[in-house]
Amino acid sequence: MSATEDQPQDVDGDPQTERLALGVAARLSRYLQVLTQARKMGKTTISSKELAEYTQVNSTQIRRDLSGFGRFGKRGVGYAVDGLVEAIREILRTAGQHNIALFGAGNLGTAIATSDMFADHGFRVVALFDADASKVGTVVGPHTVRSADDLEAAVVSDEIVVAVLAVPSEAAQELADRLVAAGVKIIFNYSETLLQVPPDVTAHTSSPAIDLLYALYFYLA
Amino acid sequence: MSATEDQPQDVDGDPQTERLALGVAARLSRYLQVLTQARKMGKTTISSKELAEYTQVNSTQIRRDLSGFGRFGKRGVGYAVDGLVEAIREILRTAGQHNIALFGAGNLGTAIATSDMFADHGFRVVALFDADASKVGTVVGPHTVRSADDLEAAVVSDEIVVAVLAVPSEAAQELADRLVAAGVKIIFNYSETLLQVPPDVTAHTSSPAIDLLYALYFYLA
DNA sequence: TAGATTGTTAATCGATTAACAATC
DNA sequence: TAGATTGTTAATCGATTAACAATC
Repeated sequence: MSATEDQPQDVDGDPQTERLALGVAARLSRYLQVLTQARKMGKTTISSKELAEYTQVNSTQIRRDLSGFGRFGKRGVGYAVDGLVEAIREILRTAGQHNIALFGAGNLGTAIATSDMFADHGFRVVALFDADASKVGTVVGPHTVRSADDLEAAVVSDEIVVAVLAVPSEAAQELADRLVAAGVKIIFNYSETLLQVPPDVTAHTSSPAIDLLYALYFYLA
Repeated sequence: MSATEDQPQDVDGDPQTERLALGVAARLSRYLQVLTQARKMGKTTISSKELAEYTQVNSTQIRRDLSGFGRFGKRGVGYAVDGLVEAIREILRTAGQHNIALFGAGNLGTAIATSDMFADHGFRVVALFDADASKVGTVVGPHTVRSADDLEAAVVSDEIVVAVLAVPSEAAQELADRLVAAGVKIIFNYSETLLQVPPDVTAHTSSPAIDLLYALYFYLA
């Protein structure tokens, strides 16, 4: 499956058939993060100026990004929070439920399994695995820990799209290989290992230290 | 402290006095992430092509980014991993130790406190706080949990630059306010709350679900 | 030497922003 | 109506990339 060749020809004015530029997709995701929180805080309306303050994105840029897909705002008022959340989900084509398999029932895995941070965005942890036999069968939040041996069967039966790895560095690559073989396309890696995956699989290695370094630069400079 | 006005005038060819563009600083940080892991795996030399595979950044871009600051590579060979790590640290002016205060001794806080993910990049967790009196005094990894009441004193005496929040959403904003008042300039927030901080403080709210959504888009589209 | 890879140019492409008419 | 904010244009600015000579 070649990501570039399979695309239909660019059709101006029909964003449904076009793949968003990296930057646009990244910014729309950020807007969604802020909008979701704003909604929780009871806000029903938000202006591009307010969005700009929270996202560090220029307000013109925000209006421009949105107006490429429709007329979502009301002049003099702003954007309806609920409506904009739905609109962006449509644009990103990520409305609906997406199932996650979580690997590792240690401190980090437990923190993830018992948090609701994914739920707000349509993700659901449907299976929690651990390689340690003594942990298999124990209960962590709403989950009963399963053996990592069951991984291949679970990916198919639970329609798993995303795998989240909260395992020791040494275990990450082998797990990634098995997940790729089983058909998982997105791997979110919380270990430090740089994963090697085929081009059609996305592996994201989280690195809070690097994010901090980046923030630190702008403080020190 | 105005971030824009205080800058010296641009002096071409003297990057020491210039603030890096956002994109350059972000990419240099990514290179550092890969280089650090490459070094751990025993690699002594790396080409721009290899770096490109791991960072998803075009190899020409990488050479261009680096050559703006010096002649770090050897034609026909590549870059010395050790040398490049040091060079980038110099460019980012983030060499040396930076002290972190960690808040929250729950599952996430414990995971962070017992991991060495920060150590590789010169960060050191020097204090672990929790608001729960029953946790104060208990030992978590190399740390004894301290009362959050001690925060202000610790920021000064431990020379804390960065605060990492692994606390419930409800507690995040109040903690942030106290940290700002105490002089902390960078807050790394693992709760879902959007923090309100003054312009001279950087607040980064981690959102794995949003990162996943972004990755999902490019898989679905 | 032959092969590989850097450093750098020059051209292109897309992102960013100020400004303002439209309109709620 | 008066004030506010969107949607959109037009101009600028910076990021990206192909290509290749220099050189290890």
